[in-house]
Amino acid sequence: MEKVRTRFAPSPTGYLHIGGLRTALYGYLFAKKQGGDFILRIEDTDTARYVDGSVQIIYDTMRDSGVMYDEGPDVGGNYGPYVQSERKNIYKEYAEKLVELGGAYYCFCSPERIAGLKDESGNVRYDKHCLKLSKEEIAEKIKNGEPYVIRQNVPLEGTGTYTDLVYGEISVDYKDIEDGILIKSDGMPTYNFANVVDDYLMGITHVIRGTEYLSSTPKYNLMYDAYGWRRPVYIHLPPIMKDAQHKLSKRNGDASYEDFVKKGYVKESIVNYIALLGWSPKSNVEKMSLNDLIENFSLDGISKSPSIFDEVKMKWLSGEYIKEMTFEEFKEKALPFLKESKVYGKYNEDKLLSLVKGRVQIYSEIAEKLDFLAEFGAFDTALFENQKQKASAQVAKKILPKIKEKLAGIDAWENSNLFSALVELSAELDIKKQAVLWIARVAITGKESTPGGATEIAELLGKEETLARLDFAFDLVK
RNA sequence: GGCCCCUUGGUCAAGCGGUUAAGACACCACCCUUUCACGGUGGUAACAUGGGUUCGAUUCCCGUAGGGGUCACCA
Repeated sequence: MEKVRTRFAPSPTGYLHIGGLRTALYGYLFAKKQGGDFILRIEDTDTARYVDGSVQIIYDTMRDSGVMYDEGPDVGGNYGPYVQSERKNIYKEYAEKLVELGGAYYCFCSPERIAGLKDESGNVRYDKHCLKLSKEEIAEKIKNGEPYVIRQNVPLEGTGTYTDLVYGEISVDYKDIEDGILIKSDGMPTYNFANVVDDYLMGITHVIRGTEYLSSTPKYNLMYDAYGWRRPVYIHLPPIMKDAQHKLSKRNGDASYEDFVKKGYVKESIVNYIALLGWSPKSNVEKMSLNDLIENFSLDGISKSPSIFDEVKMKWLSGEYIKEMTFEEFKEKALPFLKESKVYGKYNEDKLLSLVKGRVQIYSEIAEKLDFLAEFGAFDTALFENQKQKASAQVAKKILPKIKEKLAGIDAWENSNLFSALVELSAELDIKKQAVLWIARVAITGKESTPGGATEIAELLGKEETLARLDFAFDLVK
């Protein structure tokens, strides 16, 4: 059987957004599942939109996320060059060939004349004016240096039909397709042309891209047919939305892959999550490595309707990855984030990280969970209120001095000793131990929730600091 | 507006003529518990709408509504 070849063909206009990465991912998964090749091609035919540095971002993002290509500009391959601007001559040659085949023609119309072709709804539709030109007239005009474009010659009648592997049979009447420009007046091809020529020349068997091309695909097929090339198999993908109305895009300030990495998401969870947007596996398993995804990927799991990006669920997935990490792995990834915390350097970092592992979903939550160790001040005494544990500010006022007294007598300052001392105290006072511990913990942290219990934190803070904080808290409730 | 496509809980989604309409996130309750979290158990919550076809429609067909895409010398 013929080897499957898929491609991802972004244009270097700034960054690689989440939707683009998912398109790449599906192309990668599909190819790898079939033992095929995945190709990266840079579509930079629009020189005006080119953004410096964006090609590098594409390389970096794909490598970093694991969606790695077998062929591409920076890795080579037998079908290069993989950058469209370096293929200009190829397009010219094929465009001329298409003209000979009757699938395209030279057009010398001025932008002004074309603007005058507007219909009642303001849409411009070219009238095949230059199709009538004779060979001689064309040669003459070209010789005179008149600017021209090459347009596709779309039939006035008939219907283009193809079968998309996700959306099924799609039909578009040719009368609804205009004679689009294939070669611009600067000699560069448009996407509409370059994509067809390159996919053919690069041996692409399956074209995987967004639904924005669903209804323009018949015009590409017209070209394949004119050349006598076999059409590729089409797989169009539903969009990823920010909300029901808007697509996810950087223009709206939506985060990209690299932004999420910076925000502290576990990388694998980002890829895992976007794989699940628009596709679902046969089983109910959701946490999947890249290899799991390859193994489970299949086209019939792709949905037709758009899906809304839910950062909350991605965060949950990220948390799942953190839970399953070894401590060493977690430490390596988390350390840069811990360093941004106010507590960094003040306590044993292993101690801090073990406290926090299993309690955070993304690395950036580490700092906020730990800051109370370094920052302590006035807090709302309502925090002492806990109906279930029968704790309150009143009770706190009563027992805080006793807690301090009890703890002040301890020299071997470690969790278990502190704990038994407080349990002992609760018995003496005839108060639930949970209440004593709750009050002690709130008193020395000023927070409703902390990554650890009262005595655990007290041990970390040390005797002096703990007693000082107890005094401070007592002043607060007095 | 023309054309193409889509429509199951708040979100992601199973389903592909007969189901108590899965599962996950989120949310709520309870249990566990040295707080929080974790974990466990349970719960609230959905087939856009109107017609057909059929013994029977979430599932098939048509209309309506809503949404997306596309109509560039952008991809």
